[in-house]
Amino acid sequence: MPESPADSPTTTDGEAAPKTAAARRRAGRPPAAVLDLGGITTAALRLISKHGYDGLTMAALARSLNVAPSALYNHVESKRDVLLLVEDHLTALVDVTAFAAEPWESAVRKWAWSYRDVFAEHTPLIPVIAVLPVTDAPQTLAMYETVSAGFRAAGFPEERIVSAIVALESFIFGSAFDVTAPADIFDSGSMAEATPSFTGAVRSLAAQGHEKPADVAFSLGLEALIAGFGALRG
Amino acid sequence: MPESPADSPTTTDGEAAPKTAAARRRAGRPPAAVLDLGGITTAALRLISKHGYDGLTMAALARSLNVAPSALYNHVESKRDVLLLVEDHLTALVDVTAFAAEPWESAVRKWAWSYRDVFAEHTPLIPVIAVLPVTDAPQTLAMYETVSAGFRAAGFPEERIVSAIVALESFIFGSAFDVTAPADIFDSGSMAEATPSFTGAVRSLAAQGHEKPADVAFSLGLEALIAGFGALRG
DNA sequence: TCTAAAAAATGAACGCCATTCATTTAGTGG
DNA sequence: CCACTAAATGAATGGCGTTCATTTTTTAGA
Repeated sequence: MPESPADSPTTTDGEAAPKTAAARRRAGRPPAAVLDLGGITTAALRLISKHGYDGLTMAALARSLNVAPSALYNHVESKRDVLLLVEDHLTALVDVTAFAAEPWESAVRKWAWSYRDVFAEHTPLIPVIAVLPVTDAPQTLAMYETVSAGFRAAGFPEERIVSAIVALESFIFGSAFDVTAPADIFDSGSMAEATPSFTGAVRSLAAQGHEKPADVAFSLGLEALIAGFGALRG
Repeated sequence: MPESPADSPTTTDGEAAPKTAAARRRAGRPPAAVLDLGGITTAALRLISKHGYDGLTMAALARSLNVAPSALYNHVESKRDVLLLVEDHLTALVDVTAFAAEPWESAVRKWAWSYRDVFAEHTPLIPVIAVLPVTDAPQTLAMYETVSAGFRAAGFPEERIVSAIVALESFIFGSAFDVTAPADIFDSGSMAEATPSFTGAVRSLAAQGHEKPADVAFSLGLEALIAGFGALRG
């Protein structure tokens, strides 16, 4: 599993075996493989897409791999490790290709929408990502490298690049939660008369709207951030 | 959950119902009271501040109230209800006073900083809030009313008020997670040579900085949003 | 080819969790 | 004083992540 470099890809992205130090403690002897990190990752993703994050339990994950729950702990230190594997896989799905080919504004725009769309379906991961050192998430680090290189090439002052990316990311993560909110989340119900200003604003938005409210808000905020940050470029 | 939504003292003030003495909500009915929503809320908050959200279990909450765990379920339908009580209490701590006395820009600025600071200590609530209909959170609704009235008074076009608030809130929630991140979160470790652009940007920020990185990013993003949204005002 | 060692898998625990339920306790209006 | 009812109880339930002693499987090296 983590040992052999010629390990079979197994994961859909075929990306380098994530290695993740967990089981790599000793330079030891010979591994035998029925279960590996790639297989665990794809099984976890299948479980999540079929039964949601509530359906992702160590027992269910083991069952889907025809294995006893305790067997997972030979490859992973905790359930959090499984979430990290999933997170790393998902980050690789975020589209950063525009930074190589398009002007800064549209590159940021495409990246941000893609990033939000990927994690809107995986909001339970967001609290995990937020506290995750980049060292433990190679794909995330790779994304940061591409994005920061794009900012640099666009004339961004170096000492503000990280802050701008962090601000955008914060907005993206917060907006990902919005996507999952129920449609009637702003229905003030019996309190409507007590909140005339807000109720009117909600009605006015609904009257306008064919677009999804979460998309309108995301667009509005994103364009403001792009415009504001764009002014910093040298 | 007990009965009327418009019931007694409970939250907002956060003050504490004398749980020992006469705590009666309605005249006429026959309850005997040892436990009430206000007491549960303050006990939950005390538990959280002392042992974090991991320490907030129904058993621990009951113990801190000298009561059996099952007794809580006479007042609350689930643990989620407890989190909602806490959330409602916290939202009342967000400072919206500036909307009554200051120009729009500085009012938004003060509100946003206050909002972020309150929930930075309570990030486990954010996934709950995001899906919470405002009907179930009177204090949150009250905050929205004050803020949207402030936007309206500042000449904001009505149909964009909700979207602007949602965008700001998304940024605020995302930024609240950042505050809790470890200081070395961006240390690329052994991958440093592979990520020159990002590593350089991180170093450059660190060289600059005495301020906390999360605060710098929050300020940068917030000012961009305020500037961008300010331009929408009539 | 044989052997020895270790990784991988097993199955039975453990402790903790939120929640349920039949029952008892204690106040109050009639 | 009784009947009614909300509140509190204590025992039980099922699920969770995780641990551990044990057995199976695999293969590196003698």
